[in-house]
Amino acid sequence: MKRLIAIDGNSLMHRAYYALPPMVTKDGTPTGAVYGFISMLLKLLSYEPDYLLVAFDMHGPTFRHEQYAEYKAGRRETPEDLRPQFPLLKKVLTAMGIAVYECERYEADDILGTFSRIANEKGVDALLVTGDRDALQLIGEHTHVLMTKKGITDTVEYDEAALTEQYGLTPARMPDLKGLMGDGSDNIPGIPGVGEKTALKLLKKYGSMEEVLHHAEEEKGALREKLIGYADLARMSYKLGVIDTAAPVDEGLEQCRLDVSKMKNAVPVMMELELRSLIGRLPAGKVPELSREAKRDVSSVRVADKNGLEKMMEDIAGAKHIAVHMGDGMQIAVQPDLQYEIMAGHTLLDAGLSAQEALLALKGTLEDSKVQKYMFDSKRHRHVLSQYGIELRGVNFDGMLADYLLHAIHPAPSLEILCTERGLTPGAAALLQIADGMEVEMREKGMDALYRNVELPLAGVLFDMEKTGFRVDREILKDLSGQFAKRLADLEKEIYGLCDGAFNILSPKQLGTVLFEKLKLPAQKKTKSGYSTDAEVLDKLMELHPVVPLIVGYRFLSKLKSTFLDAMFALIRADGKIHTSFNQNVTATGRISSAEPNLQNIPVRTELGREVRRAFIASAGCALVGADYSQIELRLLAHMSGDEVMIEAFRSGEDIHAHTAAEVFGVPQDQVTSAQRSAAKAVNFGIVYGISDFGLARNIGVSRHEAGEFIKRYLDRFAGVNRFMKECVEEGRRKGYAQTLLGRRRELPEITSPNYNTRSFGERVAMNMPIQGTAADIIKLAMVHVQSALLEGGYKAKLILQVHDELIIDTPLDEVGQVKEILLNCMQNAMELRVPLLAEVKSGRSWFDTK
DNA sequence: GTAGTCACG
DNA sequence: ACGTACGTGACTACA
Repeated sequence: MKRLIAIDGNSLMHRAYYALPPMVTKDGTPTGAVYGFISMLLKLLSYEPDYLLVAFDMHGPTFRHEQYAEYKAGRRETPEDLRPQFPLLKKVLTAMGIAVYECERYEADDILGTFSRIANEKGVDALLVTGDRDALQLIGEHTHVLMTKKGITDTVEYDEAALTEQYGLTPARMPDLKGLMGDGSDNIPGIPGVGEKTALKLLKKYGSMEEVLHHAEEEKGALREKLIGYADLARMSYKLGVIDTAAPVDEGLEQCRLDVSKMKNAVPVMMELELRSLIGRLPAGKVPELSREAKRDVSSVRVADKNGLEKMMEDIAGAKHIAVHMGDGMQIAVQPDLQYEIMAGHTLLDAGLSAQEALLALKGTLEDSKVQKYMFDSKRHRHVLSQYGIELRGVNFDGMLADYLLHAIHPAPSLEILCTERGLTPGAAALLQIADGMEVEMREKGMDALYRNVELPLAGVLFDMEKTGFRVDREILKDLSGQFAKRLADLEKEIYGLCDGAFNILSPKQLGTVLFEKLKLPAQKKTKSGYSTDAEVLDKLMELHPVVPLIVGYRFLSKLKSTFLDAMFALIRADGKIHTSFNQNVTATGRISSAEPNLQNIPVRTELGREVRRAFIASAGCALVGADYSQIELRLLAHMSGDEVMIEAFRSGEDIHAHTAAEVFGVPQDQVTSAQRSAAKAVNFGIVYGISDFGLARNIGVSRHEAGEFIKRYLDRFAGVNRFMKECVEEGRRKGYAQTLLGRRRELPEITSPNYNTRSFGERVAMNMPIQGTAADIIKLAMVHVQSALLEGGYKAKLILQVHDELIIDTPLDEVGQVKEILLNCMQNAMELRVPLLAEVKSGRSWFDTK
């Protein structure tokens, strides 16, 4: 069934005006309401309407109201900085090719009513978008009303059932309700003293307003007098509330047919109004639309013998760009509608052509930096090619990274999926079809520099790091593992003794049964499937039974042994090194992650755990040079919020946690106790995470109330931080995403959820992502700089690891001094901030020594 | 394959 | 009235 959306322009503009903070262009033109309106409109496109129109009220008395002088007089004046936004909005709408209606002497909701009638008569569903309850009377089987609640993005869709549920009235009786109770915002009187409750009660009893007035005598007391005395007023109010569905508009729908591909024609007008961020949301700018335009039928040419290979090479010769995709076999394309396929496996060998031969034929092209390469996951391709002695150069487009920047929370895991989502035939040719569109979209979103100067070169850096690997001392791992095995066996015996029987200590289920049923210890909290036995719970039971500390010790040793000794040992390759994989497209914030093994969570916080790091050593003739940023996230918070107090604290080089404690607890900094300092430290962390009193309370073990007081005093003292956090949430809600200083984005679908928890999560993420993500931007930038500085300086030192705020370089002994300096320089100067960006550098034989 | 737990920033 | 800190990966147990 086709669908019409009709929007009450006046109503939505008022909503948008009050819902959003004031926005102005450089020359002071107010645009906030226009922004909010268009944002809402773009959201409505998800309903995939076939027809769309926006209706406006006209100035002057309307036909419905002209006889009631007070009505017009009492209506609220349009605010001064909203009024000029109406012509601006109409200009944008017209440019977008959207139908705009206004009728002399009719209101916007009359136009909505008229079009919903016309639509229904033609078998088209209508959705009326407004904040005005009057429209509810228009609801029918094929007409729904989307009512804005708070703000503009928070909406409820009403159909007959929803209306009945809320008011107990049919749509046709809605004007009766208004006749009785009136409407303050529209200056419609109704019966004085009758509110919603009384009106609904009366309508339930008598059915309609006329019946209510007719039976007025049956009511008693003041209500009876009012119903009799104000009957005419009620009838007038009723008439004011009835929507006229016969406004003089053309009886067709074609003039409001929606053509989304024309919306991009509004780009110049929107640029003029500085509504940049909306431009990126125009449907024509979106990937699927663009790719549809660029979409081609692809012919495949199978390369199965030497003759075929020669032909392909002739075609490739002299090409300025080439797309290469290696999955199950290999695909090559130099045009968006033609690709060569080289099958994997026995077919090739049968035909007398091996993948190796094909690759070696391409070696010159692949290594030529002047031939631009289009790929999906260039890092993985570098690995494959390096097996054949090929060093990839000239990577110009990596679809995996582009897609990650455009959709951080659901990046496409493979080229096949990326293509399928867009209705394209998966393959190298598809890369040439999508590249332009994705690059345009990144440019529009201001991510071009981030992509080209950070993510794309970083893929090469990460490849080198993975290939170089981290040297590990087998003996140390084996030795520690042996020691731990013994201690675990001893602990196990003791635990069984104290618990009077054997069980699997690592099974949360069995452990729960032993602790809380057999030993009758008090259960603290539950999980979905039974008792919780996590560290927090065991900590509370520590004093209650001698077996508890043994269990904690057992868990700890077992974790160290299995994850950090034995698993690590198994991953040491023939070269005596561990080669982790860095994922560049998994985190929603922009961080990289490490897997197989994860080298970003090697123990450091406990003394015994830290011992594991003695096994991670420099390679022969080398030392490890390591540096980590000092408080990078808090420094970014100071910079991004512009909070003067915090900026000053960092500029004067103070201990930030002690300084925070002094501010929050109102004591001189030299009198801050260690307990106060650590509480302040937790508050600082909490602020970065998007604080809640509950979370802080749980973390530092004070009451929720106290935690709330800490937060209040903190936000009071650091007013700039308070303002910044609020802005992050506001902006997140308005734009639908959070962003970093370099323009990286994370979508925030949760922030408009009707569910409190989901929405709160979205708000915390809106506060955390800009900070965590900017820290990620910065260290990535530093990595690219370090890599090129080492290369240009002819050093043999190799970057081998990144742990979010820390970099490690395997460095020949004679380069240590210079490499330290390079590393520190690249890290500290990666970005200019309003506070110093400090890092600390150390060197040593093992990772244990660089902390 | 999911749940629970715990290592890191 | 709602029920919580942000971001990861890997192990073991168990259905």
